[in-house]
Amino acid sequence: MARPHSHAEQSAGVGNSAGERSRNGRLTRERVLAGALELVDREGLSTLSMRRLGAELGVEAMALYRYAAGKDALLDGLVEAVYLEVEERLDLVVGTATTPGEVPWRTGLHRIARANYEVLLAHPQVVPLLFTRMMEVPLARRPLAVLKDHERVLALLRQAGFDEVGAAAVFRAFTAWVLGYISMELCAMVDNPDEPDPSFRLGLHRMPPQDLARLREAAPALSHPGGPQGLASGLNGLLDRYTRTEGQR
Amino acid sequence: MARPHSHAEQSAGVGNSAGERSRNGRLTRERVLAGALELVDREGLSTLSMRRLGAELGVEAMALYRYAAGKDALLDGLVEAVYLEVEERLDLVVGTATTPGEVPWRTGLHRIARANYEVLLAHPQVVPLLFTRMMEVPLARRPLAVLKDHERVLALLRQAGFDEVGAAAVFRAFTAWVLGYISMELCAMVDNPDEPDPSFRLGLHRMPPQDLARLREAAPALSHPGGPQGLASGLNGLLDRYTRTEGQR
DNA sequence: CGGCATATATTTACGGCGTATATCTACACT
DNA sequence: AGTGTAGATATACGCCGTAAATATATGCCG
Repeated sequence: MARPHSHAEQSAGVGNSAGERSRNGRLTRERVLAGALELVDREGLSTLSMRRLGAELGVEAMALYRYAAGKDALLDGLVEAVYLEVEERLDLVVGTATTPGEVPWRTGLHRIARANYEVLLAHPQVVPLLFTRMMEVPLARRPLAVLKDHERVLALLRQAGFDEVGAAAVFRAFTAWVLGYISMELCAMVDNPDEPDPSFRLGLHRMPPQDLARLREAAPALSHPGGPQGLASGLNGLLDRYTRTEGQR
Repeated sequence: MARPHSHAEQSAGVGNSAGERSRNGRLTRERVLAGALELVDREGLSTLSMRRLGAELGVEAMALYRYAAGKDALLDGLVEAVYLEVEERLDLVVGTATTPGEVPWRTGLHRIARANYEVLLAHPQVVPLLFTRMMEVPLARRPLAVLKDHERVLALLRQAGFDEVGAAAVFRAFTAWVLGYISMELCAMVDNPDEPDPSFRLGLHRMPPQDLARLREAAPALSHPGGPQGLASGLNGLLDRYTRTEGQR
């Protein structure tokens, strides 16, 4: 166990916000990504800069370039970190019980959707990144954890009997729904959180006068999240459509 | 017509890409937003900067601040410009035939979804912005054109008999689906466009070896868009679910 | 132990960014 | 003709991403 020439990063106490590195020894890709994720969760995507993250880790900005080729790669790393959490959570539920055969395919899809939901709601600031990077980075260059997430979905669909084309169609619908739904859950509704009166809290007095009657009255209801059952419900609706006759009308 | 005191700095030739302003006289919010949208469509969101847009319009960067309070406001303006196109396209279809009573509500929703689809596919670079700004800007502070889009959807739902809460639920599902579906349509698949062989064009050789068998085989099918009928089909699936018993199971 | 190759981190520098502030310019109105 | 004002510019500041050169620490071999 005790390695001889241990430069063994025994993390000991640490705890201060800037300059944790000198304490713990060397930098690591994991440490960089974890630091980035923590910073983004705490202070928002826009505060993530190479310099700032460096400071957070007790390091100069340029030191980060050994662990991420550039800022874009760092962002992809963030996405990867989040999807690794998804994977972790899936394993946690019941072994790898999303793998085909162990469980009905729709149940598997629901579990994956739910894992995505929970993890992404825990990292709301990262969600816009998914869309940005999804449009910028071709499928084959996406982080491995993302591809594995896709693979799980497709495996379930093939096991359910869909052919390549059918599976691709359901996959697109599944992903669109899950990401879209999560985005809606995270969409900003409250204007002034401290205001007791609901209308003022939502800032409805700012909305241009007429023409928006329906929106005004629906706003309070809109500000309540749909929760996991909303996710599951819509998913069922979508899956029903692809299941019944396999064709659309 | 001929205005007496024309300070119309006619700088002769003009017509070049930078410096169109002097030709047309003063700057305008519309001109600023149109220029921004054109720049973003042509060269991507990341090339939009105050300085660059200024140059595009033949103006110093700071001149833009009279028409947009800052860069964030400029981005919101972009979103607004796009939703104005949506509105325009809706009016074009049949008067304002998405207004309740003139048409069955589901048809109205399909028309709205379709208009969003067509306009956003025409401005793919703007789509990530929708998510970014949606999470940053509270409902009541969003551009008017966006709110009007929401209003149209809600009006149809209320006309269909949904109460506030039910309408809100369907609204969320509708919006999640439409935006999610559009995002999936725009998601980057091709790695090397010039490659004739499909696998290489998709860059599948870059994907980590095993564990991704299903994804590999589905990739070609995934790279084909679902088209408007995929949008409509999923929307029907979702709406069915909220229509049948009004409750979810 | 000393010396060196290599991996890791820092320093310095450059051009571009958003924007606060002060200034200039040219019209509109008296 | 003089002047107030809206529209556009000039200048400046601090932050950004990152290329390149430099310094420092580490592991290996004699």
